[in-house]
Amino acid sequence: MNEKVGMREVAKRAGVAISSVSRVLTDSPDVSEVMRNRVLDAVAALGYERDLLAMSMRTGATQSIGFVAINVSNPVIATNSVGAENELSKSGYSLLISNSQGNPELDADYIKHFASRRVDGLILSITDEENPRTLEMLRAFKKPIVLIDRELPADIPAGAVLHDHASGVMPAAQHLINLGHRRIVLISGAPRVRPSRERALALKAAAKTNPDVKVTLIPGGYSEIHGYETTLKIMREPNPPTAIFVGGNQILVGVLRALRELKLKVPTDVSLVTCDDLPLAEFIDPPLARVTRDAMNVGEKAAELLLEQINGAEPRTIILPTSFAVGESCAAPKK
Amino acid sequence: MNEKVGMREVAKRAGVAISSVSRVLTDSPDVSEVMRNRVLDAVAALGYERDLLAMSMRTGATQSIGFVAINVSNPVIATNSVGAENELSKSGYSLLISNSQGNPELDADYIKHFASRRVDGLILSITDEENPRTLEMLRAFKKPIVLIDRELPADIPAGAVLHDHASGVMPAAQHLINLGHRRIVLISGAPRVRPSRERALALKAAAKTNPDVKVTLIPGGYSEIHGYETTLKIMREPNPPTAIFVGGNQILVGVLRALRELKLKVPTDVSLVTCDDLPLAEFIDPPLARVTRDAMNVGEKAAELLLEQINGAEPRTIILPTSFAVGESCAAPKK
DNA sequence: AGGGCTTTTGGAAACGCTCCCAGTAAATAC
DNA sequence: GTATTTACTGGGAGCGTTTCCAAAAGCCCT
Repeated sequence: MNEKVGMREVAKRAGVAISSVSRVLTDSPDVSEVMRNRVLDAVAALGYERDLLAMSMRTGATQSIGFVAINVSNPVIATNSVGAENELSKSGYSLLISNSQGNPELDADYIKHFASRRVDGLILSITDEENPRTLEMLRAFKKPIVLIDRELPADIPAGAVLHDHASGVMPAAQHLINLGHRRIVLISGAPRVRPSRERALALKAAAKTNPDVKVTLIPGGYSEIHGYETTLKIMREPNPPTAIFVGGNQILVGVLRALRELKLKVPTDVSLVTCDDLPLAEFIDPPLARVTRDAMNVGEKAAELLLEQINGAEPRTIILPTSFAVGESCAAPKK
Repeated sequence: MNEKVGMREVAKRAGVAISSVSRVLTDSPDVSEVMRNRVLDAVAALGYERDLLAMSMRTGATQSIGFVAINVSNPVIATNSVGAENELSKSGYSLLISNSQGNPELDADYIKHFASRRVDGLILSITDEENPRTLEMLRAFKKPIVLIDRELPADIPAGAVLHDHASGVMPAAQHLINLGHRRIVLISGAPRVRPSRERALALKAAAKTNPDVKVTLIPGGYSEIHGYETTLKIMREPNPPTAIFVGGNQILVGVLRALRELKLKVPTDVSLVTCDDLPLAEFIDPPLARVTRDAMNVGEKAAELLLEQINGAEPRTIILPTSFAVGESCAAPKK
């Protein structure tokens, strides 16, 4: 095997100019059939592979996309990334991933880093929509951006795949209220991020239908520890909530751990609704009532929107529904 | 804001040669203090960012790593990737991900693609260790490779992070045998892949301690559907197993679904042990006995080994333990 | 047969950097 | 005071492509 075959070698072997090789390989319209065959033969004979890096260098397009995520090990985000990658790879794009792990500064660092790698676009599931450095980096990034359930100031042009959280949260809240719950706590995720905001809004809106219903919001972050500590705290207070609305799948694990520790039974002692599925959520005891969304689809749609923009289209926004799956984790509160 | 500031602009502004700017930015030892400051001032004033792409072009190193994975939406793999990314980003490396989704040909395609992107190294969690095209691509890839619980022919030099599956499977098997189980089925994942192989080996070895124990292997793939269909089939046969050893977390979901459909209770009707954790495995009913491994650590170690190799070290192999967590999903079989 | 087209091809300049090589200036040696 | 080193700096080639421009080749027409 030869070490490095480049266009030069191909050109020499085919007895043509380098530029002709390039023309053939880029499917330029003005090459003769003869030329095309000679070049392709030489390419095949030498096992030549086009160097993507040099291509990018010349054309300015790297055929790569950066995915800036709050945490790829969260199954929802991971599935988003898989959906995006599937879609992107069809068009020859590669996906670079990152993990900000709840640290907004890392969002900004990654955006900057991806920019200096000249990615052709960005898919964002960032940690904080208002972090000034993040916004600054995004403003400096002049290429297509698609948000996954995030919102940015209007001066940063970006497409978005959003969820209609109300469509899932409202029926869930109504379900709890109908069962007789009056004290509901929402243990919510990162404060400055669309899903947290929308879920809180929807829950509060649902609560408005009955003046006796009191909804308390406890924002923190998408983490086990937040769910764990909050649950311990609120369930030990004098007048604990009769229902907990869990604002994220990682939070859920903490909540369950705390409830187990407190020896509280679901739904006897407290009712539970959770947002964002986990693979086993349907099998836990009791099967959880949950507000879910199709993460794979979101990733695919985000990639589609991004490719659209790369091909010159204007940024678009897609809104996808969420849905509520009743589960046995909700029951009438004991008085 | 100016559009593109390159070294040229910086050099002009600082009144020095482009090569001097480069020297300062690459921390070359022979630059005077005066020069360093002039350049750095100009860099700061212009907000210049080094172009990683052009750098790579010149130096040959892209500071990027390809992660070829069977399926990044599997929480274990996702967590591997997060571990790797965390570690790599510390050294300025980026991680490119891919999803072969159980299709060995895609493994090969991705390796090829990453090679033409000139990634500096590869982390592999491939679908099939014996796929000829995969092996061919890997042989052609002359840069560092690290395997995550995979094995390759000896002529392909590669580091590896392996699991000692026996350390978790043996006690699990022993536990089942001690409880009195004699017919155990292992619903196993992709056939030509180390974890499947090792788990089967360990289980069979454990079974040898008692001549009455019969272990049946049913390989298939790491998928819900495999778990689902296999479970339906084996539990409907005349002499169904008294214990199922589930060889992967995605398989588990299928198994549970099938058992629910068959209205079989765990552990009354059948005992269950599962491999590879899922976030909620400890909360399902009953809490599952499981063989687990630390996925985050694996990813980090893989990245470390890779960086080591990139810096000139010889490929190394690390072996990490697995462990068995007893759960209430195992009980003595009803006779 | 020669002029004006169109199609196809070759040559060379970028893309933004790094790094080798010469060259200048300062410092040391004799 | 000249020769030799040492310490920096500037110029320019080159990484592997694409792409612009001009030259060549073919074609049609009068």
